[in-house]
Amino acid sequence: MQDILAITKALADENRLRALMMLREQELCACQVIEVLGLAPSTVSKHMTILRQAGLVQARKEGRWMYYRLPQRSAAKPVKEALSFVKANLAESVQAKQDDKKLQRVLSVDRELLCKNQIKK
Amino acid sequence: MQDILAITKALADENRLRALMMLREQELCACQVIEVLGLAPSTVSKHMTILRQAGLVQARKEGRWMYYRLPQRSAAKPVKEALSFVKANLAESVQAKQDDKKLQRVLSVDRELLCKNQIKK
DNA sequence: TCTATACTTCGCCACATAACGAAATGAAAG
DNA sequence: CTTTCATTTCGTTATGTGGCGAAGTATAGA
Repeated sequence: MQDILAITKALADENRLRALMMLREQELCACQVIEVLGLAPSTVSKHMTILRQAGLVQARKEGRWMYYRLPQRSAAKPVKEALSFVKANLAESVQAKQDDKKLQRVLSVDRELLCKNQIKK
Repeated sequence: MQDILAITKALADENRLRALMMLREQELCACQVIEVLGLAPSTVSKHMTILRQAGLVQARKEGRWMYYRLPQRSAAKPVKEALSFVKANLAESVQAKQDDKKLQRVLSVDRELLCKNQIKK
């Protein structure tokens, strides 16, 4: 019960759903997620921790950068089902489409530049 | 997005997940849900309202009694998927099994007696 | 019509959660 | 080894949520 509840609680927030949708197609660096969601780095960090603890997201640290991705083959059944649910039902949402667009722009910017600009703001 | 969020938020509470599991096999009267969950009637009423607004539960009033059931044929796709997720992943949980047991006892009691006893407590 | 009763709504309280900025952490670069 | 900087942790605040009991609503029965 508690593992399922961790999943449903993790899904019960708009910004976390947006983050999961962004990770559909590719691994992303924290600063890229921060940029698209438009939230403070500390806030996004907390969201990603909640998603990770539910098993919905995996993370990998490379130097100063933290990369997030959806779990693949290895994921537990409830996790896979939850991610399928999210992907299937949000793909057509306005929010997901807007985020896709913004993400394309963000991905076209050099990552180091992106991070530095965030600091300045 | 908001409709999906209503669903995930509705699923993000242990007592609401328990209520959904109880409704798997049969329609139940409010007092029966109250009895198994062991919560105040007003609290259960609020939970059921949240489930109804997400479309996860349907209700029908018959005289003084309110009956709840899961939506069938008519349910929207996300609702069906969410309910499948819950059923598939909680069927084996300790909590669901305990609730099943308690529910069998509750169902064997005359409903009017059950309600009256709740008032007295 | 009056009472009993099944449920809901309201008002309140305690606690959880999301948000931010500041400070801490840790890895790379100078 | 000091600085830079991407990210996390911490402390705080505002808002949301779950819980209860009391009062309200609506229906059945006397």
